[in-house]
Amino acid sequence: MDEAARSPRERYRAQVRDEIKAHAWTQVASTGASALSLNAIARQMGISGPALYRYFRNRDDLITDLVLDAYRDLSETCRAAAASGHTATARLTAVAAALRGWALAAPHRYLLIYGTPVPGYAAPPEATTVAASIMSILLDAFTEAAGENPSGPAGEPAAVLDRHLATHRQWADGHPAPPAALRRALTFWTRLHGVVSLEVAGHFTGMSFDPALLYAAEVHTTVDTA
Amino acid sequence: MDEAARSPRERYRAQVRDEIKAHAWTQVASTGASALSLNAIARQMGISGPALYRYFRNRDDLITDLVLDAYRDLSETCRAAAASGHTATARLTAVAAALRGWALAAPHRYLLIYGTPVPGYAAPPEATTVAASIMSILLDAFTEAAGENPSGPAGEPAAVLDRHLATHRQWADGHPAPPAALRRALTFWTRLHGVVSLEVAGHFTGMSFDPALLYAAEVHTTVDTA
DNA sequence: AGCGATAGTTAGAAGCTCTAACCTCAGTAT
DNA sequence: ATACTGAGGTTAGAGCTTCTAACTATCGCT
Repeated sequence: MDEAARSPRERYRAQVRDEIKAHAWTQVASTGASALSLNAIARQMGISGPALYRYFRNRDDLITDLVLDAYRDLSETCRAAAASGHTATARLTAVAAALRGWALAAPHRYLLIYGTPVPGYAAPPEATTVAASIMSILLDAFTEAAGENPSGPAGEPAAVLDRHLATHRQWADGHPAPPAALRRALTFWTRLHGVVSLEVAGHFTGMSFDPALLYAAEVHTTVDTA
Repeated sequence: MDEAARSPRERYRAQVRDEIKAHAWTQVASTGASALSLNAIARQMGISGPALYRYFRNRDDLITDLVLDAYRDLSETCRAAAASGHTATARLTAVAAALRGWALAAPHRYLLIYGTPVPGYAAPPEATTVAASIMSILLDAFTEAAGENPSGPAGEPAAVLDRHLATHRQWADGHPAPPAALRRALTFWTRLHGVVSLEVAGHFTGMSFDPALLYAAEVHTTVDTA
């Protein structure tokens, strides 16, 4: 463990940074990222506002850290879920359940990475790297599923998309998935996001139906006949 | 035209309100709703900040007006698109195209109503009314489509959802759609939103594929075998 | 022509992000 | 062991925000 014990200064610094982020997360959870206030965090920590600027260059810098942490946590969560199933179908179903659970556990955390981008803020390159690693989980499963489920007729527009994806697949980062698997992974992602994002944004409240059932139906039809 | 010419005072008032909203929209379009600044609007109009409070009680009040305008505009756009098709399939395809076009024309306007909710802000009841009117367009089409397309086997989770929706349908506001049509309309909505919201939020940029093709494939498969 | 409501003004409180300048003390290096 | 360096903290303050209070001028109606 030569990593953890660097120098006293660095240990303290890392500890304070973590404490700042912890307060930031509770604030994000309660009021959302766009209302995140460095002054309020400082007040809660019993230090003065400008002291925080020793640890984060500015507000966007802190948000960037939160975004990356969220991405990494989601990625790990999905990867763990994928590891729990034995068939491709079981893995995808588990990932879907894990995604919704993760989103509902902290709606603002989901919205921080998949919701409205914050005004002046641009996501760091590392974020797209982690996002791609989440996608690779889906690509693995759908590539494997190509053997299990024949993937159906799919229709002409889907065939057009498949031909397009055969040559526009840089985002898959060298993954050897066949075009249909690329399409199905992409579709899986957008469909899950469609239900989850509307749910966490509160667009189902007052509609008096159970989003879990809608989600389950969507997951099922998408997993075995996307 | 006894409406437009009320009284000089009211005419002027309505005109200034419209001008404020026009400036607000350009600001929303460029930096998003959460960065909307009343002071900046006043500056652009050549008046002092507090003068705006004669026209809107506060910032949230202005945003509420923008939200309602956006909802109404989207509703009209979808309704017009629906009127352009002769078969249910054509109508749904037209609505889908209109929705994406509307979203891409002003991404922040779409995100204003379907993106991350602004912190302290709660949507007014009228917003849900207009949202329901958009849903009714889909319900009309899918009810009609129930005759054209047999709607397929759909699987057990979909059947569970159908049974649930048969008794949880207040959101349909008395619409006589059969449960399967309720499910398909809901699914149509979430799937379109899934693709569109990720696209307008910029999550496809850098992925080097054409979102239009993904959208077309999704619309096609959902319209005739949801 | 004059009265009253309305649209505008400035001043200012309270909050925010972030910079500048300064002080104190812990860790390090001699 | 002591002296030095720099990191972490402070206050002051600029410049922005929303929004309230109090005042003035002007517009429209009687």
